[in-house]
Amino acid sequence: MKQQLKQHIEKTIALSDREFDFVFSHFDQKSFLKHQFIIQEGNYAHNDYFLINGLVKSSHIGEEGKEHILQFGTENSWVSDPQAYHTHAKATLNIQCLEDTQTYLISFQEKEKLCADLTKMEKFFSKKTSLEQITLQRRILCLISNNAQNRYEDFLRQYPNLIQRIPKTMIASYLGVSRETLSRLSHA
Amino acid sequence: MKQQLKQHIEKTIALSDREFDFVFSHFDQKSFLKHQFIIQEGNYAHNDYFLINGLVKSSHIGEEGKEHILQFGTENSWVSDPQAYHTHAKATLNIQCLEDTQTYLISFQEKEKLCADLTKMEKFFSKKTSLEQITLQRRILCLISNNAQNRYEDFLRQYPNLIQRIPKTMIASYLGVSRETLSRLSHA
DNA sequence: TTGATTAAAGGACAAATGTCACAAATAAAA
DNA sequence: TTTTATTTGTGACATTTGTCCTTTAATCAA
Repeated sequence: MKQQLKQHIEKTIALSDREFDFVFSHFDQKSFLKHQFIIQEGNYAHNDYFLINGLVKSSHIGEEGKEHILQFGTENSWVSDPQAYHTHAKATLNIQCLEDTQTYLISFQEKEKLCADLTKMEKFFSKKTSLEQITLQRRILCLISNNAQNRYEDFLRQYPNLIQRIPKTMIASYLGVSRETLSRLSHA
Repeated sequence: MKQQLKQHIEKTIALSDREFDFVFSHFDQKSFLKHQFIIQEGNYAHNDYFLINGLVKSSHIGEEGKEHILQFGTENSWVSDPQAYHTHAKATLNIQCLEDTQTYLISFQEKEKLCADLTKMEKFFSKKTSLEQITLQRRILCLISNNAQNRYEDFLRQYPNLIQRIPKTMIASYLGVSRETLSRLSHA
């Protein structure tokens, strides 16, 4: 399992076994059950979570109490509340498990230490954020240029394996349409 | 003008005059006229642009030929096609000037060199990307949780000074609604 | 298993938004 | 200035999407 994180990081930068052991010593392991919150709105959220397995949703609760889903996270992805993580503010997002989930987490402080001692890792995190940025930009483009039907088809193409694991209600919330509208789309 | 970039960077990391001169030596200056393209779809886009002044739009042309605006950039902001910049692929975005615009630009290669020689700058760019990530996430949340009226009000709150400088057609394109719909919102 | 909760589909109607057309106002160019 | 584009507003109507409601199916816990 430790190897899973190593392999993940090595997609971006090369690491000797010794170096990885050093990197790994900055992480903690933590497991969560289905329905459990990893991050909860209003609390501090100083950690960035690497998902070993499982499935989570990251969402925000709007004024009228509606949930809006920003992201689904699954094996080998990272989740956090970036605002809370980087600015040390209280979380405005909720990250909750849809399945039992195991994680490696690193606190902001430990990450700073790690990057100071091993510059490569600064590069790793920087690259990771850049890729996330590209993903978010793609999502914005999809939201402003496509209707519900096309957004759903785009979702199917991007995450074909998640459809079975996530209730339609949540996919609708991710796409920014009502559950009923999603239910009426042609399921080609 | 050189000081403007220094002050901008110093909001994130401290730099001696000597260090900044070194940083600055990795940048080039380039000016553009209104209507001119900084980045054009299909071309390579190896540079990241810091805007000294002026106004630009970053957009994508959809299948049916419609323009969808991802971002407006003005003094002290950065613009690029992140995908093209980081993956060395051809640009899928257009960045075009709405006003005469002066920039400092840094190529991907020069940025890599700079970060290798002055680790602080890796931290600077990393922080910059993180803040951009937070902004994009906020935008997504706005798009999936608000109707046209509220998205427009949100835009007014976030960019009160841009409204006079940007035609409504483009604001509509940024918000993901038709020009006519935007025109009919209550302009409270 | 049984009962309770949750998820999904679909009808009926209202509200929001898009499209097309045209006219007025404004800005840019000659 | 005059001429030409561009921008903006608005009406009429079609389409999309949201809301409320009921029913059925599926899932989960005791």
